[in-house]
Amino acid sequence: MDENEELLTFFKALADANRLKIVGLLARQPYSVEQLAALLQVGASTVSHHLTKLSEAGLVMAQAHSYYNYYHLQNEKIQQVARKLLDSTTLPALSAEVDANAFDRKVIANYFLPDGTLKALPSQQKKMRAVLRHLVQRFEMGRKYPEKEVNEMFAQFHEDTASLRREMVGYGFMQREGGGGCYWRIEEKEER
Amino acid sequence: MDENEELLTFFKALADANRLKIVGLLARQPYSVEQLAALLQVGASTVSHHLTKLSEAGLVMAQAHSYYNYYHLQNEKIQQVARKLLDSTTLPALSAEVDANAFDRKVIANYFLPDGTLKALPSQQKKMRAVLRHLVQRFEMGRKYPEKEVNEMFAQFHEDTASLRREMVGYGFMQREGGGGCYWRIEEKEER
DNA sequence: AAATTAATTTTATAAAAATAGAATTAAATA
DNA sequence: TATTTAATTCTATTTTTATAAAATTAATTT
Repeated sequence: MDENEELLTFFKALADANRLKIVGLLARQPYSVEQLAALLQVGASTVSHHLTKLSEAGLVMAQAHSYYNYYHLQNEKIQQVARKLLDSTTLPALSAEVDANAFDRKVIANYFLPDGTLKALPSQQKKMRAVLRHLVQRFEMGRKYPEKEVNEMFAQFHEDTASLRREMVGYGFMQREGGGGCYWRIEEKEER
Repeated sequence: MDENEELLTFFKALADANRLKIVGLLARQPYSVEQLAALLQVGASTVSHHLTKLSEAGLVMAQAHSYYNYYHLQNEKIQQVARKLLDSTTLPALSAEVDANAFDRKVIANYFLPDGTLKALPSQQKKMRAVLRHLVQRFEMGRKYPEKEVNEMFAQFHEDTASLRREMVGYGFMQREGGGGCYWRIEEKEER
């Protein structure tokens, strides 16, 4: 079970009113299934089901005693997760599996025609940024391109090459030198 | 929203894989609904629904920006709950509504003076019931008590022995026989 | 003003989870 | 050994929740 799954299991285990009550009761003392069922006014099989979920999350442990099963709260587990939530690296890690480029792909699919040309220049910033990020990959890092060459590259995608040149610089994907000078690609500064 | 309900809302808000991912993403930077939908590969209306749940739990906040809604993570809320989980009084409190005797104990603590006598007879039924339940334990089950003996017992606690006798019968803790006859304790019919 | 866009709300459906009765298992005692 | 008891597992049902399409709202741009 990976980290995220573990947290999800933990939250799911506690995301039920009766299970929260069970945790509350077990925080005071151990109880048998039968006792819990009487206290919560639900069936024993239902309590058993809840205890299974809590158990899978590591929140309770059963201790057999003749044919009773006394359940104990695993307080350490709760504290462990609470401390994890206070750790600033935990939450950002939850997004690790998310495909960071999904948004860009969607924008690109929307703005490029099947023949590979640009339908239009996006008016919205975050979409323009996605398009520029895509186009700028045609330029090698660390090489200078004369304006003429830049124009020829952009002309393959859209007639308004002047705007593309300007936006590339404006959004911080490229830099330019001098008046009619040359352009070069630079590292994108985080922002998205 | 009481304490328990608040915790339940919190756990329910985080008990979903996509919502955990949203929290993870927002822990890095704010995102619009549209961006989150693209990143998670689900519909915008679905994301909106998730954000409503997170919002109700106080975990995110929207910041309108033209017609975009940028959602921000409310990290303080998460930390606040995490700290609450580390507090040893939080979990036992979750069972407050359940513990059938907690109410009785509180009433008894309120109505009995340190010397063991009754401050007054409660006017509210459920408080009276708790007091009577406590007092009736002085009588053995299955034994008959003449009225004189009953009075002497009650007089230790309160001068109004007549009311106590009457209520014991009225609430179904005891039964009486004949005119000036005798009393005996009976099983309390579940009600609490 | 008309058209576009993002977000939400509404509505409907599909999926997941809670519940309890019945059947089963395991342990205790008569 | 047979019976009782507590717990679990199985099965069926109800309730809750996630999902998205369609309709609506609100703000922007043309």
